[in-house]
Amino acid sequence: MNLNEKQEIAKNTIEWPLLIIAWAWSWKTATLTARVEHMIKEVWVNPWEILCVTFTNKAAKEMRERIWKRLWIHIDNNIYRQKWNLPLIGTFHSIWVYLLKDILNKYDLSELGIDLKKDFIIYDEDDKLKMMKWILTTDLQLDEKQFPARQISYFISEAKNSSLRAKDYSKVVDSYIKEQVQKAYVIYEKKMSENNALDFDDILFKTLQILKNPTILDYYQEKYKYIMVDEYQDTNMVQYEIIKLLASKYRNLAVVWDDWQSIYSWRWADMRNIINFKRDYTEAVVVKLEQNYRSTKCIIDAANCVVKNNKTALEKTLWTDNECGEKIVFIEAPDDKLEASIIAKIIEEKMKESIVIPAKTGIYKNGQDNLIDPRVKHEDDNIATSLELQINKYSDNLILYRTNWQSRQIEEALMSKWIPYKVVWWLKFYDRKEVKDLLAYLKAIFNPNDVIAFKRIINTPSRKIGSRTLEVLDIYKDNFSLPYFSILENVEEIDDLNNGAKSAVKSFFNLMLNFRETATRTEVAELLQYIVDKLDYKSYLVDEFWTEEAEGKMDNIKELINLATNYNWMWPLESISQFLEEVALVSDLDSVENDADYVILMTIHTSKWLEQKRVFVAWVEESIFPHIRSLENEKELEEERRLMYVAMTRAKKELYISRALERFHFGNYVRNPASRFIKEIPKELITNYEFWILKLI
DNA sequence: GTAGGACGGATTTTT
DNA sequence: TCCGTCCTAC
Repeated sequence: MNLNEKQEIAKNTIEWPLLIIAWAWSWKTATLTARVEHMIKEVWVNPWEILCVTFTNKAAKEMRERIWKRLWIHIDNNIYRQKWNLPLIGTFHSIWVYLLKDILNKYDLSELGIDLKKDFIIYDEDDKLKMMKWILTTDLQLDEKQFPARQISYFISEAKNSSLRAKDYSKVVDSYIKEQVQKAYVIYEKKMSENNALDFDDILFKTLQILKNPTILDYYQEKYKYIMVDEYQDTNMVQYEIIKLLASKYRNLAVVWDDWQSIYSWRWADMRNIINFKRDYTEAVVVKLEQNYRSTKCIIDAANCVVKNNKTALEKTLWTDNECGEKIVFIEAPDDKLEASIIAKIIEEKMKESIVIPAKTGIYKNGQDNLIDPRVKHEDDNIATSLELQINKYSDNLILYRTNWQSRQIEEALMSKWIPYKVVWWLKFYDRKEVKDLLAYLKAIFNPNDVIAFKRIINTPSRKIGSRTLEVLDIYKDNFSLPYFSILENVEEIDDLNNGAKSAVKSFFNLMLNFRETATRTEVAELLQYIVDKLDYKSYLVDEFWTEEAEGKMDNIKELINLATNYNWMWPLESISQFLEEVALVSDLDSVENDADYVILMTIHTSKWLEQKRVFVAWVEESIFPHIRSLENEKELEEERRLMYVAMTRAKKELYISRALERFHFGNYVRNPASRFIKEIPKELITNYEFWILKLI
């Protein structure tokens, strides 16, 4: 790949702070990759002193693959299988978990007053909510409707992301609800530490606390002398502080900034971090990458026009050398069903075309893989020099929407036309009941303190242990402050339980004992299989669900076990711990065959790292997109607008934007006006969908 | 004390 | 529409 002049500057600025201001598809990842290659091959930087932080696992994986390829290394993607002498590349969360484990092997943190023990486990959003609910109802005895767990944990998350610990929270208490938040926070902190668990916020927050220790900080400053952060506009305060500490000694920090693509303020991403960066590194070299190598001129112009309605955007222009391309097609369907059908219809029609296009010399294009899916290897962008036969593929099509549940209607339309599709739903796999059940078994086996996991499985499959028994166990747990597992062991001595309950709990305890014993000599994949067999989990599923559904669930379990075989080479207990960590932090599943050809459906947020020849943005209506909860707030509205910008710039050649005049929504017919974002696209760049085609449907 | 059915309410985005 | 909670029957 040939870098342009500005990309060259970025590549060659090594021993100096660097700010890369990038726009959609300006090859920022390629530039970063080239920079790493340059550092290692020409500047002779030690590869293991390089730290690359990305925002998602997909991005990390892609970057790893690109860099490994440049360095002629063949290696898989597991962070623990990265050799010690290679750059460390990962998300904020995966890197800090890796480093926290490293730290816990070297230091005793209790001496530093930090409450974190070895073999901690990670609580996902769901575990966290369960914990919060439990605290609110039993410890604080609050009315759930008045104090929803979700809202309270949101306040706590906010506190953690502004470096506020529970004991300091009283400073910001200014209302009755925050008083309750404070109480909940204190108990939450205590319970999490008893369970030896970290939630996503804790991973970052604890890291920051630990790095404030000069000895530990110095060790990691020396270890990672060259730091790069992609998607810097999406970092929050705690992440900023961590990076600041690590980079403060050698000041070799490179960040990539793209404020037009900042769509994560709800995760406390703080755009002020760019001001902080400029203040901390006044000497920084600033490089602007403004040329877009992907989309047609028409699409880029339209996207520019939309985002320029944001008052807070800096004055800047994305431009391209690419051809003008076709106008954006606006579909205004009579109703929601037709909207979905038209999209399906267009895809069907496009599949019938097979065209020969002369690829222009000098135009960059993707090689044979113009699949957007990062699971498929991207060839670096080759220069096409000859005529080429272009065959339409289902995978040329990407359908985007604002929220996950919107996929259903489109799925139905695609199904009725026998169009293969795949919904990319990040959390879906690990959110499934059967997967969560089995993971909870693993967690409970691995960590006898994990109350949340125990509560999930103690009566799954049903063992006649109900809410009353659980309540009694809770009381005993609080009174004796023993691990949950020990309470179960001593259940005989609990007078408040009748004999039936006692023996039910006892047999559950014996089962878990058996699992724990098995776990010491069996790798995680085999252990999972053993658990499934021993529980007769299959019959349980068949009893609970329709046969078809149960079979689907068994397939998911197979997939889970299959995934676990990746850890067969480790020691049994280690394999459990690593596996649990991966499933907590990696939310999508690499189970898709590379040569599969299907239409891809996903939310706009998920699509941020993708591109596609033909993109459909559906449901572009006021109060859906922009989302109803952002209409009142100028700042949030601007974020929605940036989201529209992201959606539009996913398209390389063809962009369709659709809406319905009337749709069936929550049991009612609703009529939303067309989204303001559509009106912000200049008329000359847009054309209406021709409805006579409807007759063909 | 537990399991299963009826009813009511709430719906962003992800590590 | 789906999910979770409450209530009643066993």
